[in-house]
Amino acid sequence: MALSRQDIARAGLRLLNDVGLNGLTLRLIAQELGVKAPALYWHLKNKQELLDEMATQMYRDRDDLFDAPVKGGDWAEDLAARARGFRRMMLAYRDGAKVFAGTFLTDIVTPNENVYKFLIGEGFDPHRVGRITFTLFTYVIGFTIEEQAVYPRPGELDERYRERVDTLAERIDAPVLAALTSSLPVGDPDQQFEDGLEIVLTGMRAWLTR
Amino acid sequence: MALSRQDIARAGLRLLNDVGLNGLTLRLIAQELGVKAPALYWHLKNKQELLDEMATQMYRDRDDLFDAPVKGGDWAEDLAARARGFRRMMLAYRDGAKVFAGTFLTDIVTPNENVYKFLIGEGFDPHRVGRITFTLFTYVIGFTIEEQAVYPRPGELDERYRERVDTLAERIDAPVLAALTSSLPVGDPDQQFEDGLEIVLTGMRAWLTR
DNA sequence: CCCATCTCCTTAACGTTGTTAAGTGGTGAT
DNA sequence: ATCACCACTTAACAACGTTAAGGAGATGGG
Repeated sequence: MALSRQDIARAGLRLLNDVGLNGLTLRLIAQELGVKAPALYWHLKNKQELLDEMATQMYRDRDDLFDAPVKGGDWAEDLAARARGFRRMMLAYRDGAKVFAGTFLTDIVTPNENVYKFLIGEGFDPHRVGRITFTLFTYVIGFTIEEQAVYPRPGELDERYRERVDTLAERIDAPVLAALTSSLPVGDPDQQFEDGLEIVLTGMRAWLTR
Repeated sequence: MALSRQDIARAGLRLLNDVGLNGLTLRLIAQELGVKAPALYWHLKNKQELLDEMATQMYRDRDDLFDAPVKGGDWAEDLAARARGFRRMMLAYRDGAKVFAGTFLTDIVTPNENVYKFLIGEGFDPHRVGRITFTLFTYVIGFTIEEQAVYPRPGELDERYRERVDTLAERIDAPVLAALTSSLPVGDPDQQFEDGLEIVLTGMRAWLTR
């Protein structure tokens, strides 16, 4: 049976956790698929197209993100749930946020179409609806990129951050140091994400209903 | 005169606008410095260290980000100004946000030390101070990464986005389409950034003073 | 003044990478 | 039986990051 773009993308995602983005080569993916590297060029124009396809596939596999919000529910809480799912999606793969950030999704427009419809149906200004979702989206991307920089794999803290915080502890007063460590996702990333999420959501509520 | 790490980093940044992150090779940087590629390994352990140094240098060149907030001023507006400066810093280089995101700053701890001191001096909880600055920081990173994906160079829109929006225009109702285009930084990125900034700042004020 | 040492760079080379060119076997239609 | 098309292979390329070995020039102690 012939390969499909989705087969290739899935193989890439499967390997990502083992080798990371830097170690992900076309030859390795080809091997995983029982095929030689140039075969991939029958299906893809170049490696960038593979990365685009991988990002798209990440999205496709999380079909909960495409669901329509439940009528009568709290729309902000619905958006929060999507933001959590979006972060989980990226965290599921090593360098997931880097793969995702700035890639061009090949055939998915946006998983948010149903969200837009719902919020517009609630009477909100379409323009503002777009803005708040983009703001939320960028927050999650930014957070997760930094998170995965500090924790290349879940639970595995990059040593350099620990060392640096230790070095700083000698030079800086305790309160400033507390602020500083709270400004890296080093302690409790989940809680840190929730705090930022609450901040953004609060601003969104105010800005949307204004 | 012998090279320094900063010379190399600056040469890298200078070339970035011409060739982009993918085109940035050690041989090219060496050539720019009138030197052969292996010479760089006297100063750097590997290419990642070069990228770290470049990100650090970007920061160093924007010394306004290190200033202490003016006493008696509006701290939120001060943070907003820093956020704008931070975005400008990354926009000043092609792929600037990608270079910056997730790299390990070599010798700069944080340009925010003075901000922490100030806000703590104002009586805010150090822990919460750290959280709000990190949230703001991640928003700016996420936004700028997406912005530079859509506009690889300032003002130069990646064609694919325009095509996609055109395709969608045929399928989707006007209001939903309006939300969708407002959820990409395609129209007026500066204004879009300001909107998101306002959203985050509003949430920050509420969350910090709570 | 000389020799040794250290600094900073060069030349040469290695294995790997993304990518292209050309060819090959199999399948299905005419 | 032949043709054409699909989906791959084999072979090769230039370019990349990186390492090993060596060499010119300054520095400094005896």
